[in-house]
Amino acid sequence: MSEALERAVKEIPPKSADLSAWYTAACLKGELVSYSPVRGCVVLRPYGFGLWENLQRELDARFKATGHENAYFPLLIPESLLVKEAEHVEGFAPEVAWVTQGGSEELTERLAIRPTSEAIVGTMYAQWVESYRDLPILINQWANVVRWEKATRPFLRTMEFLWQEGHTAHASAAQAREETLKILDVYRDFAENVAALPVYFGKKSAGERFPGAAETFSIEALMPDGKALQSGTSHDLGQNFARAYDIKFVDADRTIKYAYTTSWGVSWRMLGGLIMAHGDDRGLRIPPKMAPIEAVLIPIVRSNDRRAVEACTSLSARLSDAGFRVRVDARDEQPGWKYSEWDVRGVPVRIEIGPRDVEAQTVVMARRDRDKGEPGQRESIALDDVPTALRETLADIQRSLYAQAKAFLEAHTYVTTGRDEFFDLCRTRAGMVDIAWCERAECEANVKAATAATTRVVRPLAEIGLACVACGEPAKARAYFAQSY
RNA sequence: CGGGGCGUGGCUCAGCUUGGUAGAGCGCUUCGUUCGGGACGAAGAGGUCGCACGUUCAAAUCGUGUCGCCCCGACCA
Repeated sequence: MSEALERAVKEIPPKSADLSAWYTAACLKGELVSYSPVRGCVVLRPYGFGLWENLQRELDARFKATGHENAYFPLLIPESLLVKEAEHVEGFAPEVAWVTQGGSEELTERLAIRPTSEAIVGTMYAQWVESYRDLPILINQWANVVRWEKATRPFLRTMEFLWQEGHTAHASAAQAREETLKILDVYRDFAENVAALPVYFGKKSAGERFPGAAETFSIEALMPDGKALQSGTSHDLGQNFARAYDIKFVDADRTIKYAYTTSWGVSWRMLGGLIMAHGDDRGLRIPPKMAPIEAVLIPIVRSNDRRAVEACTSLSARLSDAGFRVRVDARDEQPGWKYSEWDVRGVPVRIEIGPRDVEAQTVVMARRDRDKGEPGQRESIALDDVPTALRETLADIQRSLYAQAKAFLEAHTYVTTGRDEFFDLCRTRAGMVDIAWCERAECEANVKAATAATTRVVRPLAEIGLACVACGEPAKARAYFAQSY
């Protein structure tokens, strides 16, 4: 390795040595985000926003396909509205930012910058709903929210973040529960099939529940350091918010009822999960379906021969027409320099065209998911075959990244019946620890105090008569325990 | 919010102990030669040392405060 390359590579510390340092460097060097002058707030740069746009496109299509529409509600929420649901306000109080002044005037009522929008949405739904015929309301909003966080990291936890929040209202508990689970499955599908993140999914314990919810469900991914990342949540709010915000309707049986509402969200935190799960020592590895640039075309020119630039430009046009997201990198830099830079940025496929290729009507296609020198990492293919080969290669990279993450999740999931082993696994961040559990808040608190791990999701118990692995009381469910982000 | 670390050209850092008015490498600009895994030559530009106050004839350097970033913990959906 040349001296210059060694130096460049050191800009990103090895992922295995220090995941935190690697993660921050990968986000910054990959040009996804920049720190801003505002504490805890990052600038999402064009490449990072491209990732977000792909998340939006894929999720939005799934929301539309399940009958939802987009709308937009105000950023500012009057305090009097926010405080209507007691548990909700109590849960969010420590992290709400307030507007207390407009221009030079002190406000008579302070305005919360939304930490989430149940309050304002609920208030509006109360106005819109009169009859069971007005239900369900199925609305999603793409928005920013602010939560006054004490410690922040790009994507994983920022004071202001982008997300989508769905808010629905239904005429029956069954319909609300069905909606909650339907969205959970949309999230699972997106995480696994688009972000290439295998997840565990299920109900949250009472202690991990969204403030004010009747039941919370989530998808949980596993990061390389053995910590879980809650990547999407879907809440069955029961009638709690309908009561607080007075969302009532006359049902078919002519009685007045409170609606059943749900809310659900995925934020740019999912991008953090994708970055951490798939990246390697060279930097990012973006799953093709999420990649702002699926393939970068790099011409190799000679001072007396610039035909490669032409070849790249015309191939790029063909690929764009065929629906691929491609870019030509014709900057005046060494090819090797460009390879490294696009490696850092995680572009799934690189297409090199040099004078030899121009003569032979071929290209060299290199894939980011394999290491340098690994079989199939870099292959020469006929120019005419590029669209087909690219489509297949992208699909294969998508599969391969998912398979690697899936193998990691499975290798770091432990089913145990031994109390000591359970505590050790939790304490050492071994991964997802699957036990029969009593579902008692006190038990979860004890485990947390001893190991820093909490339940991630809880599923029904198949067998009967089991004891809780953590405390010995009768088990009522199976639960994955892990430390979490 | 507690413990620890760090803020010096765009980046990585040296200089601080023992105050004397700022350096290196990379990057950047221009021109030329190059180009199949981070090229080379020549000539240039760029920093009131995070910010504020204090001590001093004199502060990147000493003191206090403050803002921000990183790590660990607590808290957090």
